[in-house]
Amino acid sequence: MVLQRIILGMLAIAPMSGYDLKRHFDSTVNYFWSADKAQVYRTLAALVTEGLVEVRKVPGTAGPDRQEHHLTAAGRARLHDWLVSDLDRQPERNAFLARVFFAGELDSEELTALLERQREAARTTLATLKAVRKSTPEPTDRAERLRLATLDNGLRHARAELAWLDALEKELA
Amino acid sequence: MVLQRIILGMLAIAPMSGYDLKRHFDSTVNYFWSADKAQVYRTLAALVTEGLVEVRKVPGTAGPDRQEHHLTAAGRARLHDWLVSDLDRQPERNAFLARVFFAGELDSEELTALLERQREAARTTLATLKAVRKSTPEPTDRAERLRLATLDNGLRHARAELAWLDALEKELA
DNA sequence: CACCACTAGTAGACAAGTCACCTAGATGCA
DNA sequence: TGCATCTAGGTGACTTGTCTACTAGTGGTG
Repeated sequence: MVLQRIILGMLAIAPMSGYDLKRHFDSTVNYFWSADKAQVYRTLAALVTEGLVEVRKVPGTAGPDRQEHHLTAAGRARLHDWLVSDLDRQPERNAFLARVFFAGELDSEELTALLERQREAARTTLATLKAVRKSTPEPTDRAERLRLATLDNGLRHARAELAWLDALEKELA
Repeated sequence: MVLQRIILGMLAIAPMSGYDLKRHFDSTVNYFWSADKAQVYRTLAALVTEGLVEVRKVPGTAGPDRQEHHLTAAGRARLHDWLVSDLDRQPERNAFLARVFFAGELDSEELTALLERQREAARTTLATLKAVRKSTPEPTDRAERLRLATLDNGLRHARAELAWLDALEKELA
């Protein structure tokens, strides 16, 4: 599945421990993928038994020993296969839109509150992404430009969401 | 979880069989939620044991008997609770952005092909949503306006995706 | 009349993801 | 010295979601 490929991708950028990976899932790639700790470690184990990843024990700098995971040639090939394969069409899942779809059950104040909470969420996303982009150094190669581009994608969708909320509230007024 | 609430919401609009629900998941609400047949039937069963939904056997018009599921008062209350509760913050999951993030592994042609496939997908979504909106009659009350608004949300995001692709391709050129 | 498509519902196995809990080393601080 | 916190790596139980296959009634077509 996708999580496996993402882990291969992260290890292609740099060797990492499960702990490192988890931190990346909670920060850098968080706006397009997240993963539970347990799942990360189990997926890593599966990748090792598949021979796509190799482990090297290294002494911990501040704490216990780390199990540094390195991508093997087979792992890099598998990553490439995924990148050029047909798009994984994942089912659209938007719980907020589901609420709006059934929001006829709500009175005006409740509806306004619902939309307002979504506006807040979108504003927060927008602010977070803007902050991340500002703190990111100018990209020097294509790989970095592409990673930055995923941020811009998030920004555009956040703005689209806010614009939609504006239009909807105007329409309902 | 969310699927339960969505089913409650659909039954609030009209009583339905599991089969009807599945068809709705494959058509009307498909652009923001989907569900497996097995999951629909099992969730319905759980809702019945919870007393949120009642079953009435009705003779099938064209085929076997149907089990028409009706929302109970408790079910409607549960639906309302969900609609006014804090937003279910679901983890962002975008497999395509994940690919772009790691697309430094690709050569120029492969990258172009990846972006082109996404453009195709976005264009298809846009066309589908436009078609649905055209075939939908003008909303007469607020509930209908809200259901239509979820379509507009999809349209805006599809357009945002296309605009982002344009900008990215220009930047990479 | 055999077959197919559509309607309607069910069961089992499995994959993916979440939650709670656990061990253990290193560091800092009260 | 005790305790909290961060680093590091797990395990087990559970929920959610997917895939495959099955029964069975109805209606149409070759």
